[in-house]
Amino acid sequence: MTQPDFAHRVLAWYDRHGRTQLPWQQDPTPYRVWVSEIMLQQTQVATVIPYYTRFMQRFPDINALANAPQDAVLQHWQGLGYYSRARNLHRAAQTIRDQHHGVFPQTLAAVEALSGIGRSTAGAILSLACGQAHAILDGNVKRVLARYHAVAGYPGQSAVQRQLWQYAEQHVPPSRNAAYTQAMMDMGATLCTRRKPACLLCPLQADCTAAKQGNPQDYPAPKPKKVLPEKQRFALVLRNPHGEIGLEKRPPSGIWGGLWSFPEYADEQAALHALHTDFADSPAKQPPMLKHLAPLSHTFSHYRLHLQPILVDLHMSDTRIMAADRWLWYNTTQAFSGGLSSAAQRLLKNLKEIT
DNA sequence: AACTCGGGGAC
DNA sequence: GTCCCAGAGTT
Repeated sequence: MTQPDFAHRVLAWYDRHGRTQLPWQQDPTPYRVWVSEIMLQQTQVATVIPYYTRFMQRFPDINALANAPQDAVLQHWQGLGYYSRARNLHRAAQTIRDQHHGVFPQTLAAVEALSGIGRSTAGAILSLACGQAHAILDGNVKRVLARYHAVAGYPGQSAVQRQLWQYAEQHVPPSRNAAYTQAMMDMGATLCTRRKPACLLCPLQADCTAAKQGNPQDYPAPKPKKVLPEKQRFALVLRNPHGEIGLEKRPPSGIWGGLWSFPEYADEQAALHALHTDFADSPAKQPPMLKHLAPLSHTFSHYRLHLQPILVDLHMSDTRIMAADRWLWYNTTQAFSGGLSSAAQRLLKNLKEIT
């Protein structure tokens, strides 16, 4: 589809289905559009409307906002969250008062220079309020474009972001830009929704790559799970001549708090040191038998644990294992009465299989 | 309980 | 440049 066709279809859809009754669309001055855009960055339209109405009553123009105490501004933001945006809004109003004679600037660069306004919000304000031909790239537009062009990858990645901006610029029509900008946001909000997009009602459906592939819901790619930190730990699996296994009660807080598990160490050296000092008698005369067992991996919400178990066959059961409430010898032929860490459960199971 | 949203700030 | 965060709503 040629460039004008894309915008023409979007505009034709807007003329029939676009939103025209939103409060900031009545008398869309840069100030009114600006405030709405900042509120809409964090909150959906239905929630924003009452806040917007109250805000505009209290701060009807840039100077009213600039001259208000910050407390009053924050008070009118109470419940919207992201209070730094209210502070930025307030600061930008003062910048406009002090550096632009109280008149909202009309160039993209000057608007972008204001606190809390980036490339997309600047484009939106100048498009919606002034009819200038700028692209925007908010969450709604990202979704529409990522699907239409089947842009793979998470939009947080700079390369993906760059590609989306390029498409956004490419489709910008030379005229009716305000309607086009509003239409793209409306399409993203009402048709091209994150889940269950209404492709059958979409004016772009016939040429939308993702729709043609049948997988619009796969775009844009979700934020990648952050790579969890990996922790390597060593555990002593102590076995006495009766075949009983030494278990340690973990501290009440932290991972597996209060559960029984194998004594665990940051590295092998610490494990062996503990073995000699805490558990084995006369290591020099009769060193215990050591054997590395298959390592275990366990994923927690905030890290991945790789546990290297070291099986230790002690020559005597009377080790220096002390403090009965924190230590015990477990007879593995019996059911264990108490909480076992998942690591201990798996290790005991593995142990049964190899013996 | 996980995911989302544009811009700012730390690095 | 890149990563992480804010915070309430939505799913």
